[in-house]
Amino acid sequence: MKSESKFHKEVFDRINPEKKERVMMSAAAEFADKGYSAANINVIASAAGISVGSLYKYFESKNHLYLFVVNHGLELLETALGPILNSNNTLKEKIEGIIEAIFVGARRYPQMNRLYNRFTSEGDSDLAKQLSSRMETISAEAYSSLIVQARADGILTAETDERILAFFIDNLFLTLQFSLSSEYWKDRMYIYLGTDLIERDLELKDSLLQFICNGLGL
Amino acid sequence: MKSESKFHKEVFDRINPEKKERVMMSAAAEFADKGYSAANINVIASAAGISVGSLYKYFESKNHLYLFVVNHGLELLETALGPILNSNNTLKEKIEGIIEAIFVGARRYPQMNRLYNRFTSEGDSDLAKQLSSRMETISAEAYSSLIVQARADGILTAETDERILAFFIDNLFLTLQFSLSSEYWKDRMYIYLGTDLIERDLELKDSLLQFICNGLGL
Amino acid sequence: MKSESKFHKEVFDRINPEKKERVMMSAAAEFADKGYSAANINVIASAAGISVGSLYKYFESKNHLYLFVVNHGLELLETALGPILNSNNTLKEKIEGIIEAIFVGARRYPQMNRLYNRFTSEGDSDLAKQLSSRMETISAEAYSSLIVQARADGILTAETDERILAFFIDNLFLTLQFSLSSEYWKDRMYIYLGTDLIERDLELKDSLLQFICNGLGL
Amino acid sequence: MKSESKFHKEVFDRINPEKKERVMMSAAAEFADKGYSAANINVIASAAGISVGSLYKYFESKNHLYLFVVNHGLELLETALGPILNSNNTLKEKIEGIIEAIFVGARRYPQMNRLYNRFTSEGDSDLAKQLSSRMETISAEAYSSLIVQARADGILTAETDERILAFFIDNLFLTLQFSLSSEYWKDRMYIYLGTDLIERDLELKDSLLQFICNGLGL
DNA sequence: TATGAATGAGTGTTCATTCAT
DNA sequence: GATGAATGAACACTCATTCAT
Repeated sequence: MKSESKFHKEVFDRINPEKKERVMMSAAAEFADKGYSAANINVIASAAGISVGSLYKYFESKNHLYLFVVNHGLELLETALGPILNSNNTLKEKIEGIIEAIFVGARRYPQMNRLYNRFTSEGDSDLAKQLSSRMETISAEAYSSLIVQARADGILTAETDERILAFFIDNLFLTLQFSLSSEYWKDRMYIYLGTDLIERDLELKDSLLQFICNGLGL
Repeated sequence: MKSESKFHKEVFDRINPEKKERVMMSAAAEFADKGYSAANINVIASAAGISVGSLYKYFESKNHLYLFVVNHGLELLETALGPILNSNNTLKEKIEGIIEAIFVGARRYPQMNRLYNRFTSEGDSDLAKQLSSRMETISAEAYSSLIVQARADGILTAETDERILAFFIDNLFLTLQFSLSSEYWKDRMYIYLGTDLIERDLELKDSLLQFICNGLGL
Repeated sequence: MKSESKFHKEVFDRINPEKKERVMMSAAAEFADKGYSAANINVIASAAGISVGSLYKYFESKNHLYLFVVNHGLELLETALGPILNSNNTLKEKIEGIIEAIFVGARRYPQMNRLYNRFTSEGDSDLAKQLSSRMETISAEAYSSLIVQARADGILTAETDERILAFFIDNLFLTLQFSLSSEYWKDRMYIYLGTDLIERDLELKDSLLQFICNGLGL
Repeated sequence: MKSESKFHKEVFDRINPEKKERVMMSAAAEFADKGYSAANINVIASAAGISVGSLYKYFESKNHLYLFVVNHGLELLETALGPILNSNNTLKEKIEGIIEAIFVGARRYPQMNRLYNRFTSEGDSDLAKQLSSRMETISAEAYSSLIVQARADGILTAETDERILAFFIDNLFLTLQFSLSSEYWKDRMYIYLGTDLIERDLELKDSLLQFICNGLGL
C-alpha cells in the first residue's frame, strides 16, 4: 500500500537515473543543512550539476522539491522497517532489529535523518500537512499490532494501552535516530553519555533493548 | 551555576520591564511560528510595539535575539525543574513531578516549547553552538545523580549505566514535551493515540510513569 | 499591392495547412489574451500541438511570430474591406457596408480584433515599425479617394480636406471595432450605452451611419 | 465626488513631494514605453533615484504601482475636463474647449496619454477592472448631459439617443488624444494627414469641431 | 524534420541592517 | 534613546532560445 503522492513532475521520472540521484542528494543535503527557508534552490541546482531551469522542469516549486525529498526519505525508512516487522521473529528480536536498523540507517543516510529531524519541527506549509498525515501511520500501526500480538501470546504483561506503549517505544526510536545524526541531538547525547560511551554502540543498543523490554514487562 | 551568556546589549536590561516582556513574547512567537530563517525582525518589532531601530539597540543581530529568546526559554525550563529535583521526594515521585511539570509547561508556555523544538533541529550558526553546549548539562547531571542515588538506596536494580538511563528518560520527556506543543509531534501523537485518548491526560501520565519505572526496574 | 513582408521562414509555407492554421490561431489567441511581452511561446506551441523546436523552425523569434500573426490579421481585414470599397455602391452604401463588415468581423475573428487593438498600443520594437508603416496605407487611401469621388459627384458639401475626413471616419470605425471586441473598450461602451442598448446593434449601426453622413454633410 | 481608490501605501503620502513626483514620472514613463509586463520595477526605481526596497515600501506590488499611475493620469484628465464642462459656454464652445484641452494635454503629459492608451488594451488583471469600471463614468455622463441640455435648448436636432452621440464624440476625442501621443497612432495619423498637415493643428481642430457639429446636426 | 529537455539571464519581491532626524 | 524610512543583496521562479537525438 505504497503512497501515491506525487511531488514531482512526470519528466523527473524519465531522466537519467544517475542525475536523478544527484538531484535528490543535493536537495537532501541542502535542506538538511539549512532547513527549508534558508535552503537555496540555486545552490541545489548547481550542486546537482544542472540548471535552475531544469530543476523547475522537474519540480513545481521549492516546496514540492522539499516534500519530494522528505517523502523519499520516509520511503527509505519504511523500506528498511518492513522486512523486520514482517519477519517471524519474536517481539524482542524485532525490537533489536529495529534498533540495529536505526544505527545502520543513521550511518548510511545521515542527511536523510537530519532532514527528517528538521521536518518534524517545521509545522507550517499546507503541503507539509499532506505528508505528515500519512507519515507515521505505518509504524504506528505496525508497532501497535506487534504489542497486541505479544499480549495475545502471553509474553507481555503490561496492562497499558498498546497504542500508548507503541508511542513511547517510537519516541525512544526517534530520539535515538536523531541523536545519531543531527547536530544538536548528537551534542546532547555526548553530554549524557560522555565521549567515551559514544563509541560503545553495543552497550547503547543493549541498554535500549533492555529498557524497552523492561518497560513492556517483557 | 547560572549561565553567564549575554546575548543582549546592556540597554535591554534598563528598559521598562513590561516592554522587555513584550519583546520577548513577540520574538518567541515569531521564531516559534516560522523558524529562525523565516522569522521577520520587522514583524517582531511591530508586534512588540517598538521600532526596528530600538530592537537593534537591544540586540546586535537577528541571531543574537534568537539566542537570547531560546536561552530565556531554557532558563524557564530549568527554573521549573529545579524544585522538583531538589525536593525530598522519592525517585518515583520526582519522575511523576517532572511529567506533571511538562504538562503544565506545555500549557503555560506553548510557544517556548515549540521554539525549543525548532532549536533542536537547527544545527547551523556558530553562536547556536555556544548555547547547545551548556544546554542539557543541568538536566543530564540531575537525572544521572537521581539514578545514582536510587541505586545507592537499593531501590533500583537495573545494571545499565546511569547516564544511559538518564538519556532514555530524558528522551521520553523531550518527546512528550514536543508532542504536547508542536504541530508535527502533536499530529503524530494523535496518530498513535487516537483522538479519544488525547484528552485522557491522566492515563498518559500514569502510563509514562509506569513505563519508566518498569524500564528502570523500579 | 499586397505586402511582400515575410515574417516567417520558408518551411512554414510547406507544412500541413491545418497545422499552419492551428499555429496561427494559437498564437493569435495567446498574443491577444496576454499581450506581446506576457505571451508565452511554449504555451503557443503546446496549444498548437507542436514542439517549441518546430515553432522556431517556422519563425526566427517571438517577435517574428508576433508580427506574422498581426500581419495576417491585417490581411484578413483588408480582404474584407476590398469588395466593399471597390463596389459600384454609393458612398453612403459603402459606409454602411463597412460598418456592417466591422460587426461581422468582430464576431468572426474576435481575437484578431483584440490582437490588433493590442498592437496599436505597443509602439516599441523596430520590427513592429515595419508593419505599422504600411498598415493603414490601404484604408487611408481608399477612404480618401471615396471622399474625393463623392465631392466630384457633388454629393458631398463639407469643405474639409478629404484626408482629414477620412481620418475621422476611420477613427470612428476603429473605435467601433475595438468596442465590439476588446475588454476595456467593451466595458467603456457599456458605460456609454447602457446594457440595454448593447443588444440593439441596428440602432447603433444606423446612428453611426447617420452621424458620419451628417459629419460629411452628405 | 473624487475617487477613493488607494493604490499606494500610507507612507507614499508622507514623503518629499519632489521625490513623489519623480517616482510617478519614472513609473509613468516606463509603463508607457514598455507596457505593463515588459516594464521593469528596478528601472523605475533607479530612474526615480530611489531603491527598489523603497518602491515596495510605497506600493504593494508592480500591479498596484501601475494602477496608481494610471489612476493618477485619469485624475489629471478629469481635472482638465471639469472646468470646461461646467462652464457657461455653449455646446459648441465646450466641444471646442475639449479639443483644445486634448491638444494641450497631449503636449503637457505625453506619457500619461501613452500610458492611458496602453491601459485600454490591457484587459487582464482583476485589479485593472476596479479601475475601468469607474473610469469613463464621468465623461460619459458629462457628455450625455451636454447633449440632453442642447436638445432641451432647441439647438440640437439629431434624433439619435444622446448616449450614442456622446459615445461617438468621445470616440473621436479618444482617437485624437492617442493620435497626438502614441507611437502607432501618430504614425497612422501621418499616413492619413501627410506630414505637412500634422503641423497645422488649427486646421485639424477646426475640422474636428465642424465634423462633430455636423454630426450632431448643430 | 520534429522533438522537448536544457539553459541561464532576467525579474518581482523580501528583509536584515543602517542612520539621519 | 527612539524612530522608521532607506538600502540593496539575495532569492524563487520564468521563459525565449538552443541543440542533441
